[in-house]
Amino acid sequence: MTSPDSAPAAWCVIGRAPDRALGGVRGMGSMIAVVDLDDARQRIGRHQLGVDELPEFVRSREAEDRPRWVFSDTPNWYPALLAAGVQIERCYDLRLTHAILMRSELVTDRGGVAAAEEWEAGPVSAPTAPEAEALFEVTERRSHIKTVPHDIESALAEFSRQSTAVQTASDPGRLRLLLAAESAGGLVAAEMQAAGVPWDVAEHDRILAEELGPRPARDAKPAKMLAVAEEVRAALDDPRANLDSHVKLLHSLHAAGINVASTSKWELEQSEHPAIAPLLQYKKQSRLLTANGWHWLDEWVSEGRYRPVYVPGGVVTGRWAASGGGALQIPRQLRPALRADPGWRLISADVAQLEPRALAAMSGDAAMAEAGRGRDLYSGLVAEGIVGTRQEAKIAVLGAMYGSTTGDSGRLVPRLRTSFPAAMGLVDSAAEVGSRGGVVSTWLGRTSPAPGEGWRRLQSAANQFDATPQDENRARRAAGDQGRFTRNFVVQGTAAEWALAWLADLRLRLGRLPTVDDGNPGAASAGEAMGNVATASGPVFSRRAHLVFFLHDEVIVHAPAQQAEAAAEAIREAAASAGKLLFGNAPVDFPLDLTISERAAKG
DNA sequence: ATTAAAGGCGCG
DNA sequence: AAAGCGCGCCTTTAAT
Repeated sequence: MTSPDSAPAAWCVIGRAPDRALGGVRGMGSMIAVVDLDDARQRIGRHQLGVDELPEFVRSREAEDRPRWVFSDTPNWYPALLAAGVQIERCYDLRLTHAILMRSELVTDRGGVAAAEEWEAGPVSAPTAPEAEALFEVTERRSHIKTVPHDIESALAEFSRQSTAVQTASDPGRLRLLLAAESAGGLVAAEMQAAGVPWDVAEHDRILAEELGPRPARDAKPAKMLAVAEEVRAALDDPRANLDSHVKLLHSLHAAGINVASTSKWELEQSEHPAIAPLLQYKKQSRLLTANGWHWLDEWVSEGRYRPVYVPGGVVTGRWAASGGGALQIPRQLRPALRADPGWRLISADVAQLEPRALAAMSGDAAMAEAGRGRDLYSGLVAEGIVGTRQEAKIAVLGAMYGSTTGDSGRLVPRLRTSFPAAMGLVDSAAEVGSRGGVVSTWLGRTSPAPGEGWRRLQSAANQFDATPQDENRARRAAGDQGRFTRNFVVQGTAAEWALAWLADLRLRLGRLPTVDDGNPGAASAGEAMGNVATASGPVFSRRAHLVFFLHDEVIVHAPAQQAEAAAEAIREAAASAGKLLFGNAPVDFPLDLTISERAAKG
């Protein structure tokens, strides 16, 4: 059962053991195989154990040699370990890494990886909605979604294919960094879901009551919404106006002489009619009720914890997505409901202007780096005399990264081209490549998807001798769209890489903080390694600072009060180290806005 | 009756 | 109704 003690294992591949006795019955093999590999990916040991023995096995290996655990798919393996009180330090997530390697421009020979189609699949994520029906629905739907194989032989084969692809890549170091960061993101997502965001249900309910009135019975509309709706109907002089149907509402608006082409907020704001103000309020109320009302609270918050489902790598650019609970769209209005446990603090930190800083760093644009050094980058542009106001700076910079050509933005962007030729050159050429149908890559080598068949047909149709002006228009628009996509891809994707590096490093730093004693918050026991901390009987996250929230350029850490300063320092150090790791000594800094408080009251 | 698309708005 | 990127979620309406 134990490995021959030659070199310590660098990698431990985990998978289901082939189960001869049950011969494929429902695929429910209860044995797990763990294969130890050395640095050269040679097998140096094999272990076979029961599923229930896995946590203890992992715990002891974390104490012993801390290998990189190779998983088919982190959500398939890690939640059970966490539930058993075991954290790991590093992993390699074959599903996430496969998705990168099969597209990366850095990979010169991707044949083997690309052929392994069974590794192109969605994550298995444990649904967390406590409601039975919802749970059933989700499971039903998920059962049709392809998942990656979880058996040991498939994992070993895929790991071997991927290792070859990386070794032969044009810049293996960069790619390895990306794969490690991506995998660490998988761990963070699983841990954050397990820990949950401390959520003050009473405060949330208070906010709802303040905006909407007290919780109504069943699915009735809350009192304040009904009142506001009546105001709108009165102002429109249309007692039967339906505010919930944009088609009917648009009709009512026209009948009242309000000339709008749609019922969107943006357009309504242009109008001065007395019905507009209450209508906008009604829309805001309606949004709050349907998206984050009492129903949401019942479904996603339990025992004082909000547990959204994160999907690392869910966006092609490398950003995370979410697949339940709306983690990426918690309205600022509800931020006060994020509240630390008694005796704990929330440390919120976000990077100011992450994307333009990532652009400055990757393009080596010294002037742009200088504009942002130690200060708000937008104010820096004003100080350098490039634009007149901070607002103009923001419009110009966003316009440059998104590819706007008209309006204020289109007017301001050219000034950046003069001041920041390197940065603008980078995004302009990314756009050029994309508009011709090419692919582009982030700093670490994540590559954009090539445009689809439909896009290519459009372009070739426009090049036919009998092409109509419509053909040409459509093709030109599609080319422009693709160009703006690739323009933004390199920036958004590189920023996502910085954020992943930040998260990964922060996670390790927090894991090295001492645990505090539950019963006696003053006492801290020093120096325990991650994975040795929790007992099977105790929650993993109850005794030490840990990540609870991540949103593109922002983290929230939940920490015992006496550890809050140390956690804040870890966040700052992790940011500095992420910058160094990705960009070396490029003169770009990534300043944080950081606050320690009991509530995450922002915005 | 079920599914897909569209409109709208929240987040970065 | 966005101009100008990337998402998820909810509701209504259109399509099958």
